[in-house]
Amino acid sequence: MEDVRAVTRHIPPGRVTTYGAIAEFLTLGSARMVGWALFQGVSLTDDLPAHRVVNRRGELSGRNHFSTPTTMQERLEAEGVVVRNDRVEDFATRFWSPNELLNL
DNA sequence: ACGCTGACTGGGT
DNA sequence: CACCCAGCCAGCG
Repeated sequence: MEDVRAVTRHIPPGRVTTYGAIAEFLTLGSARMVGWALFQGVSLTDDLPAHRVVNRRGELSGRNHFSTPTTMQERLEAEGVVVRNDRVEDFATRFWSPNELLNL
């Protein structure tokens, strides 16, 4: 679960990744665990950029777990990410894979 | 122990 | 792109 937080903190501003990508990168059993870990992490710290983690379709499925249901979208747009109808526009190009970490 | 639920996903339609 | 379905696994009543 610390791993999930670590990876999440490495997501570049203006980019997003998916639960599944993180789950696969950390070889967790399922993507649900990532959401669970983030929920725990956010409750504890709050300095976690969890708003950069969305589901496979680029939807802000976790917005209801933030202080307000609009926090996630606002943080994303503050970084230049266009969100329309609870979905990240241009998701394919905005997507960032944790594997990029191995490439640096 | 059991069944439900959920920040999920891949595959098929 | 949207919907449905079957796996997925930890937490909770």
